[in-house]
This record gives sequence, C-alpha cells and structure tokens, in this order.
Amino acid sequence: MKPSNYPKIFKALSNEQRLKIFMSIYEQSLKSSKAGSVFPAKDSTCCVMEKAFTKMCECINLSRSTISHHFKELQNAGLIICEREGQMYRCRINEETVNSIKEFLK
Amino acid sequence: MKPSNYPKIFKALSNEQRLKIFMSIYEQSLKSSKAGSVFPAKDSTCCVMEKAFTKMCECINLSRSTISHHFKELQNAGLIICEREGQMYRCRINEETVNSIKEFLK
DNA sequence: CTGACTGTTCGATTGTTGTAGAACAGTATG
DNA sequence: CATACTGTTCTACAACAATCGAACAGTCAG
Repeated sequence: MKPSNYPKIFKALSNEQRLKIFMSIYEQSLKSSKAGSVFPAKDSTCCVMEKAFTKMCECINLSRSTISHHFKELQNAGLIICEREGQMYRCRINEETVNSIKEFLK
Repeated sequence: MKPSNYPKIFKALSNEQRLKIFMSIYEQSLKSSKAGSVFPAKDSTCCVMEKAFTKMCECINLSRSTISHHFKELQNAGLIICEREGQMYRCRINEETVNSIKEFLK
C-alpha cells in the first residue's frame, strides 16, 4: 500500500454515515468468513446487513441515492468490493486495504 | 475512546498536507521519547521538524496561516497537543488518540 | 408484458474545507 | 522603543462533499 493512499482511505472513513456502513460490512464479514455472504439470508442478526440499500435507509436514515453514493466512495477508496448479481448485492471487505490500515502507525 | 470520535480523527488525517504534518510530529516523537522536544535544536535531521511553522512553509509549500489552521485541526481531533512557551513551540503526540487508532479494526 | 421492486445516475442545493493574505499580538534582540 | 521575527485570527473565496428527489435501467413474480 502506497502511503499516498492513506488520505483517500481516511477521507472515506471520515464521514459518520459512511463509517457506520463500513463497520457494518466489516463486522458482518468477521462473522461470516465466507466471502460474498455479507447480505445473506433475510433473518440475519445485524440490523443493517440483513437488508440491502433500500432497507438500510430506514436504519441510517438516508435516501437510497445517498447510500449508493457512500458505497461508491467506499469502493473508490478500496475499502470494499461490491458486485451485483441479479438482485443479489454482494459486498465484501478488501483485506488488503484493511491490512494497510492496521499497518498505519506501526 | 468513544467510537463517535473516529470520524473526527479520520477527517483530520484525510488531508494530505495535514497527514504529512502529523507524520512528521509522530516520527519525531518516536525518535525522542522525551516529551516536548519535538521542535528541538536547529540541526535536527528531520526536514520539517527542525523548523517551526514559518520554515515548515518552505517544506510543504503552504502559508503560515494555513499551517496554523492545520495544527489547530490536528489538536481539535485530539491527535496532538501543542503549547507555546515564549518563542518555543512545544508539540507532542496525544498517546491516547494514537492508541485508539491502533485499536481501530482490532 | 405490467407492476413492483432493485440499485444507479443526474442535477440542484446547501454546507464544509483548504487556502491565501492582511492585520494582529506576543517576544526577543539590538 | 524599533524592528524583525514568532504564531494567530479574520475574511474571503473557490473547490469539494453530503444530501435529496426525480428519472432511469435491470430483474423478477404474477
């Protein structure tokens, strides 16, 4: 990871809502080591992660378009990797970037 | 450290220039464990840290007022602690905040 | 094929940030 | 006490970010 990427990463995490979204995905990805199961069955335990965009709106109180925007920012910073497959929205943490955060100040 | 402080911390580090300033102070404070010696003698090795505000301008090419502003932001985020004592500008890392950064994603 | 859902893109609006310069206040030094 | 430095504060402005609603395109159940 180039040091020049840190500002970009921190900028992505500097917005409260975006940090919430990221943390949801991060925590979910800790629970399920299997990649791609971040938005899994309908009866998951996590308030945010059990629902995709539209339902996430109810939780963090933002419009769908805003949430879409935040997801794009997170992807842009290399923090998450998302892909749509039909109606399924697959989304996972980018381990490489997470590791470089852990390396920061080490 | 309350989780609510993370956005603030990351925002402070999301600006490239501000991150440079912070890293200079951080690295300097690793070298000299003695607090308060961040801007020490005139012949220190570190380009940025051997000089205070005005000379720092030459290194990172910003005006004094802008650098002052960035220092304030860093202080505001709890990342550094600064105090003036006559013409001496003492500045050190806030260990507590640094630790909470290290705790992030742990 | 229609209707009801996805998430996305666009445009507008409002708020925030990064920056410089001028005017300032404190402090050494001659 | 001038003058030449500190860093600070204020003001202004351009650039950027967060947000929404509307219009959109893909998908799937009936």
